[in-house]
Amino acid sequence: MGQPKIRNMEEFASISGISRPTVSKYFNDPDSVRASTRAKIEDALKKHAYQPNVFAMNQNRRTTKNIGVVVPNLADPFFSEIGRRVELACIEAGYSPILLSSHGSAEMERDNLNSLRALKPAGVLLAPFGRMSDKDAVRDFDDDFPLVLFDANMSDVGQAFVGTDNFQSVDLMVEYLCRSGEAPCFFEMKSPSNPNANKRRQAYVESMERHGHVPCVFQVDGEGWNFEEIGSTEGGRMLSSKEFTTNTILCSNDRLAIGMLSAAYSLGIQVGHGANCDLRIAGHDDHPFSRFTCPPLTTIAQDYESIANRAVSELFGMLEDDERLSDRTETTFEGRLIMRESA
Amino acid sequence: MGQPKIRNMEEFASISGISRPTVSKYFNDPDSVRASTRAKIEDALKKHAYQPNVFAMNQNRRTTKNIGVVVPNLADPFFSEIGRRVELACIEAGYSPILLSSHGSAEMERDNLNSLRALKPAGVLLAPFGRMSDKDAVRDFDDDFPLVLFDANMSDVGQAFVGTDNFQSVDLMVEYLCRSGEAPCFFEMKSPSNPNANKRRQAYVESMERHGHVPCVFQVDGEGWNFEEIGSTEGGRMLSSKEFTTNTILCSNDRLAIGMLSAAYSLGIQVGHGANCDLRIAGHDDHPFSRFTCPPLTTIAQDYESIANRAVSELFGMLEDDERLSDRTETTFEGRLIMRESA
DNA sequence: CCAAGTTATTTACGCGCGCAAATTTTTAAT
DNA sequence: ATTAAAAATTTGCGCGCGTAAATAACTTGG
Repeated sequence: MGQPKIRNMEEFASISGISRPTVSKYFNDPDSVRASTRAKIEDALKKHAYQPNVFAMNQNRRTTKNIGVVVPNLADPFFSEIGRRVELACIEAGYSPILLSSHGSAEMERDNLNSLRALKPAGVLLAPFGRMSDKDAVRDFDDDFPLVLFDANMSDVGQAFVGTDNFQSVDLMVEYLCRSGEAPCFFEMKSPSNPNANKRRQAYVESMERHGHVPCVFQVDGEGWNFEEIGSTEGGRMLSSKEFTTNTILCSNDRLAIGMLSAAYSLGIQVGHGANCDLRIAGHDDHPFSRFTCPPLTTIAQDYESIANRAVSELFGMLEDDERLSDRTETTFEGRLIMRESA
Repeated sequence: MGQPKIRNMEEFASISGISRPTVSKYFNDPDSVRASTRAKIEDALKKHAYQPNVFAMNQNRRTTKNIGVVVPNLADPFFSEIGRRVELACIEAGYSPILLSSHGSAEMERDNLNSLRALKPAGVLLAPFGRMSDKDAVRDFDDDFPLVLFDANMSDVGQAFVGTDNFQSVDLMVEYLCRSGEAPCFFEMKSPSNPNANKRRQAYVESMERHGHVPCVFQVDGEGWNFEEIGSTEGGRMLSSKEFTTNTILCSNDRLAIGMLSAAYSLGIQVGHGANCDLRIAGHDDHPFSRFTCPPLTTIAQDYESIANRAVSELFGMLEDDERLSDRTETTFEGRLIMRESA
């Protein structure tokens, strides 16, 4: 790191003994220049630690190296975890991820997409709200930028979707529960905006029928993202009034289950698969906290790593192919059954 | 929104009947132009929905409207929550926050600060790791940009610090615990990198002595950010071998407490302040999940809102005053005691 | 050693705006 | 109405780089 700081690419080019346009080419793709000149540039780089001005770079580029990553709510550990992995995968590929949370609001999802426009992103990875999303806004965005959806699907939007195979994962759970005790009922919010919730209910129903049981779905009121709260108050209410028809409850997601476990505890209901237990509760997602609930929660682990990596590679695939010749692809990964004490 | 899209400020200026430099001035500060011309511009804005090119704007500006927000780990709900509030406060003030998580790694904290340099931020809000932080890197950054620390303090770094008054909050908890049962011992990790942890221990010791009790600190091994895991395994080990000298444990933070609650549950230890309870456990931070632990966790609520708002206003204060004439300020907010069932 | 192909350089232009100084217009005060 | 102050405009320059076309230098194989 030499003291005399380089002010612009012109200066750096003359120092490294290479012309400026060639240096420019190098920064856009190091492999696009001859090995000997690449060495020269990198030598100079070690001595002077120059890096091109981001703003000037992006001003005249058709497309930048920015990748937008939009998730519904970073306060939800699921999204903070998958967001993290997506971020790292982008950095690894030489891109600049910009992680935006919509903070649980579909309007902010739309705002986030609009702000991203100003950054001329090379592409965007979006975990949409689903039904709540401003579909027109998402579709418009899809028209203007390479877009890959993950976690939640929206029909005919985005060049690809990557998520979890809810039918496989729920079936796995239903089969386990049926095999090890009473057949489960299904507990969820009344009007889930998340498409995964709908798929999970549907998967539950089909799986139950396939196993020769009568499906039984309980839906409770509740708005917003306070799933634990809803699971606790509504689930608790139903527990105390003994509305559940079986001793086994499959919750649509872990956060509902966590709330319900809390309610069961305060009601003195013994939860677990043990002999002296009254109730079994299972969830879905392998929330980071599900290991530490009382009792620890039996659940389905989504394959975060694969989902994140595939979503990123799908996006980069279409960036290289330039044209959108390929059809829309949908990729789902299997969930793993995580057996703990709660069911 | 007229169909003929505006390509640049020149075009937009001629349409609105105002000169380009004036329009430029408007976008930098709408209040800096006459009301009549402001009206003209905003009329034209409604019809044509032009917005200036971000990259061109920032290229020649001495300082941009970007605000860097760096937190140690977005996977920790505390930081995702306070990060969210800081973000919103910045947007409200007309700035563009850029939220970066260091994913639990001090190297990435340094990398994040370095990437921020390229964005010429008007200022940066940093929740540092503390002891683990690359102090030189932070200090260098402090020399080059307006910097406000929050959550964790570092001596003589940043123009301001905003956080929680651990001495007040811990004293509040110690007093409550002493008043309502046995005096607490203190449970924490052996080498906490977070400066708050050290203050809390110190505050515990002082508070105990003030109340005429002998302080008793238990420190356990453990690295990284898996606090629940550490609380569960190490805390559980100590519980089962009956190493604790009192029936009341004050954990350095909620995440440790959550882990310990999980361990206590699996050991069949009845936690709570009730008559038939064996153990009281208290935490600190009012983690979003502490309401749903079994039993619900008695803890200290940090004043997220005030901390976030003050941190932002401290930063904007120094942005306006231009020069750093004012001395370094340290602001702490009081914690609130949240009494639940665990203690 | 020469021709063909590849890679680098030169040249030249423009992106969209910030910014400063000089000039004009508007507003406020006397 | 006159004058001073404030606001807007004009003029003009430059930021740091992308990009394209023409040219020059270099590689490779026969």
